[in-house]
Amino acid sequence: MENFSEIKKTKIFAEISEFDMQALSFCLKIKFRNYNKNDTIIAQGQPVEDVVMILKGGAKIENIDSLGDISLITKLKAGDVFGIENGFMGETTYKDTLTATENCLVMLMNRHRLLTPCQNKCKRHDIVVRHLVQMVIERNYELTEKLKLLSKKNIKEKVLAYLQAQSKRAGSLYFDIPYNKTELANYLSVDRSALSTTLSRLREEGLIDFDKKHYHIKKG
Amino acid sequence: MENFSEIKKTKIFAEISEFDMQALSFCLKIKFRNYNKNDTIIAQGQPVEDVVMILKGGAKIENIDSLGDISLITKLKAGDVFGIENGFMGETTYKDTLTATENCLVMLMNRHRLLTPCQNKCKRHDIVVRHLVQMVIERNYELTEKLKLLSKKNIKEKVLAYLQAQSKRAGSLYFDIPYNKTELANYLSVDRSALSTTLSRLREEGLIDFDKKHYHIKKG
DNA sequence: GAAATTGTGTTGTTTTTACAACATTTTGAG
DNA sequence: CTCAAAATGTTGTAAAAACAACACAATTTC
Repeated sequence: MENFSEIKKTKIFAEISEFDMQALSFCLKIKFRNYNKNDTIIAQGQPVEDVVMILKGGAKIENIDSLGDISLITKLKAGDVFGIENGFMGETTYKDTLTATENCLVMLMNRHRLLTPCQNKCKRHDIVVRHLVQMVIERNYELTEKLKLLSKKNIKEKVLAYLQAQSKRAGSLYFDIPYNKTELANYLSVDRSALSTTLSRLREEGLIDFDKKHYHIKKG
Repeated sequence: MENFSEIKKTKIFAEISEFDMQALSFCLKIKFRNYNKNDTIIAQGQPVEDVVMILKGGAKIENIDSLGDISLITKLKAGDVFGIENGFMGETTYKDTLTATENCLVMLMNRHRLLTPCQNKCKRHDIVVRHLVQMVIERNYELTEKLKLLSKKNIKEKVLAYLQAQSKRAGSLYFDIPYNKTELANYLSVDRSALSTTLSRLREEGLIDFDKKHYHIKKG
């Protein structure tokens, strides 16, 4: 089957057989698309048709507000999905924009087919839905984490909280983050140069060290 | 059955019969608790045992960070739930605090029972889970909304975005919000007096009007 | 209904942030 | 490898927000 090797690599479909995937493909009206770097995969405001899963490459979710300000919601890598909330809620249009950050291959699953119980007794259908629900819950957790960051009083606390969370996730005081400085500023909703100043001061104070996307938290 | 009249009023259990509720009560190890205003219902850090549903009265979710700063996550009313994410994720402890904002009656549903498929062929079990999933998705949406608010560059934009969202939700330019000024400042993570000044200026400019928790957005 | 507590608006001061402009470094495409 | 584009760090300035202190209003409690 087309792209099956990539599909197998994702957490959701890791244990599916090619035969089952055939059935599922039909059942969920699965489609594949290739995009080049910087291509818009989903544009904000577009009618919701599918839930999108990244199979290969990477993408970013952004939101453009009524004033035209763009904010970086998060980055997605292979195995991540976009539009579950939109797909599961009764929403008619996508509320965010999905853009390829590198050449990528994506898989589209029909939202209506996901919602309605499968008539073909396709067992896998339920499993996919269950996995997607799990992803919504995880996403919920991430959103809550980010909310706590943005609730911090100043840039210093935001950055430290972010780095501590990343450090904890990596299980080490040495870790990489997925954002460069410009993107990090955007992600934390702060001015880039102010972030740069804050990072420099934190390094000066001996609290952290960093190079490119690599960071190190120094303990007291 | 104990408290059945209150249970019937919630969206999730609106159509359940007393007989089914009996079965479900056993199945989910349902317990009831009464709390007085300002009582702590769930303390942050406590081991996760149950998903909590407010049956009567109201409560607030707060988070206390490592610096001791308290931030108001949201307010809950009858029918709302607390701890779904915690219950569904593999988390061992609650990450937020739940406090009664008025005298209230709550219902506790055992997290393990929610997660494991019901052996008693209790049909309702699935329906409850499905409803809870729906609530997670809605919560997800709310979190995303709040994230967009907190991403705004200044207090004025935060307030206006918040009020517009509330107005939209109410379907009117005249509407009530659940927060007083102090709470709103906390919810938006801004200084109370700064918020007060901003609101006054917005009224001065003729953009909005307000009294207590009642607001009015003026067009053009 | 009186007293105590909590909420609100205002003001002035201090701190933090955004903004703008620039030199330098890094990245990436061809 | 070369050149253009993007990212980064720094600085000074202007704007915004936090903070603190206060008087007064509203609410709660007994």
